[in-house]
Amino acid sequence: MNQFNANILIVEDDVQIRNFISYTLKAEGFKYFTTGTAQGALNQLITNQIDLMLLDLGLPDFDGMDVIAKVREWSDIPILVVSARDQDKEKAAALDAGADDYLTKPFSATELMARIRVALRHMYKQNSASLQTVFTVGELSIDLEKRLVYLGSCELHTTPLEYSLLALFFKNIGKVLTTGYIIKQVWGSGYGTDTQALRALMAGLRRKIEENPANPRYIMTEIGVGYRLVDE
Amino acid sequence: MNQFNANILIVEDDVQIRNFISYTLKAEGFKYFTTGTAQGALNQLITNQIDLMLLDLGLPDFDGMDVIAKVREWSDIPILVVSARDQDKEKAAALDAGADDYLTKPFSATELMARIRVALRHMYKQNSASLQTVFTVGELSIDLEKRLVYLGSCELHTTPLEYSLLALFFKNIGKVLTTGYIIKQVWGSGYGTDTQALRALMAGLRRKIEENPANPRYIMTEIGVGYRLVDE
DNA sequence: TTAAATTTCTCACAGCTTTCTCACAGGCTG
DNA sequence: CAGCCTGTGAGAAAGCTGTGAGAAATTTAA
Repeated sequence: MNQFNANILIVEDDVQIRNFISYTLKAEGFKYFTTGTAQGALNQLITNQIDLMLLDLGLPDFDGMDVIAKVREWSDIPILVVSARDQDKEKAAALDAGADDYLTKPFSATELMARIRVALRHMYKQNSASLQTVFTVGELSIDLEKRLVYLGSCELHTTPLEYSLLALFFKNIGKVLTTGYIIKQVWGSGYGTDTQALRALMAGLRRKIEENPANPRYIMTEIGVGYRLVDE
Repeated sequence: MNQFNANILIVEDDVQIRNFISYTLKAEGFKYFTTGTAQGALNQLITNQIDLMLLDLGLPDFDGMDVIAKVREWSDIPILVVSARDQDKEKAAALDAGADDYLTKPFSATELMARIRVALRHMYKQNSASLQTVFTVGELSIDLEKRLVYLGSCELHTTPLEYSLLALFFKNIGKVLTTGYIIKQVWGSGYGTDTQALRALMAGLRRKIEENPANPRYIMTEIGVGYRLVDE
C-alpha cells in the first residue's frame, strides 16, 4: 500500500500499455479507472472522483491536446501525459496547455510511479492549505465535508445546484465572481452563457438564506459584473 | 519576455552546459544565478531570493541527492534535476527525495523551458495570494482580486466602466494616460475616438472618489493629453 | 413499471442601474 | 475676442436583475 489514496484515470487506447500501467498501479495499491477514448475520459472525470489522469495523446476520437484544454477549463487535477511522440515541440505544447508532466514511451514502471508520486505530492500540498471545511459568515455557515448548510443553529435544506452555488461563494469569500465564471463552475463549461437560470437559482437561494431577499445581507449583486459573498 | 519574473539558480559544474542553459534562460527573459558546487548552491539559496533551482546531480563536492534533501529541510522551491544519469532508480530516488522534475541529458531548450514553466505555474498557483492585488493612493484603494474599491475604510460602489477605468489608473500609478489609450483600454479598440463618454465617466468617478471634483486630489487632468493618477 | 415529489429551466415583465448623448458653461491660450 | 478643451447636469436609450408562474426534467417513492 502506498501513502496516497488516489483514484487514477488511465486514458490509453493501446490495450497492452493499458494493462501494463494498470498492473503497475494495482501493485502499488492505487485505485484506477480506464478508458480508451477522449470522450470516455471526460465522462469518467465527471462521474468519478478522479485525482490524477494519465493521458495518452494519440486517441482514436479526439487529440489528447484537446482533452487537456477541455479538462483545464474546470479542473486542476494533475495530468500526466504518456506519449510515443518524442518531439520537443509536442512536449512543450502539452505542458503549456496545462499538463503537469510528460513521459515518453517506452518508460519504466519505476519512473512512472515516481512521477505519479510527485504529482500527487503537489496536489496534496496545494490542498492541505485549504484543509478548512467549515466556513461561516454571519449566521450562515457551510460544512463542505458533510455537505450541509446552517442558518444559525438550524440545518438548511439546499438543492444540489443551490449547494454548489453557495459552496462556490464560500470558497471565494469577499471576491466578486462574474456570472460567466459562476455558470462555468456550477453548470460546467458546456452550458453556454445564458444567465437566466442563474438568476432563478439565485432567487431561490436568497429566499432561503436572506431575511429580506430584496435587500440581501449575504450575497450582494454587483450589477453588470456578478455576485459576491460579503466578507465581514 | 515571459510571463514569470523569476530568479533561477543553475547548479551545474560543466561549463558548456551551464552556458547553454543560461543562454536559454536569458533569451526567455529570466534572471539567473549560477554555481558549480553543492556548497555554492546552498549559499546562493540563502543569500538570494531564488524561485527555482536547476540541479545537476553530478557535482564535485557533494552528491546532488544530498542537496535536494538538504534544501527540502527548509524550502519548497521547485527543484528541477538535470542529469546524465538515465537509470530509472536514480530518477525515482531524486523525485522521491523531493525533486519536482527530472530531465535527462541531452535535452532541448524547448523542453527545458516548458518544464520550467510548469514548475513555476505550480509555484504561483500555490502562493497566488502573494501576488500583489491591493493598491493604495491616499485614502483610496483598490483590490483587483476581489474587484472592490475602498475610500478610507468604506467600500465604494463602482459601475463596471468606472471600475475598469479606476483599475487602469491603479495599474499605471503616476503615469499620464492619453485619452485615446484610456478609451481603447476601457471600451475596446472598436469604439472610436469620441472623448465625450470618457468625460462623463470621469465626472461620475470623480464625484465618488474626490471630495471636491472641481479640484481633484487623485486623478489629475493633463490638458491636451489625458489624465493621471497621482503618485504619492 | 408508474406515479408523486422535487428540482431545474423558461418566459414575460416590471423596476432599476448604467451608459450615452446633447447642450451649455467656464477656463486657458494666442 | 475667438477657438479649443474640459466639466457638468439632465434626460433618453439600452441593458441588467429580480420575480412569479408554469413547463420540463429529474429524482424518489410506491
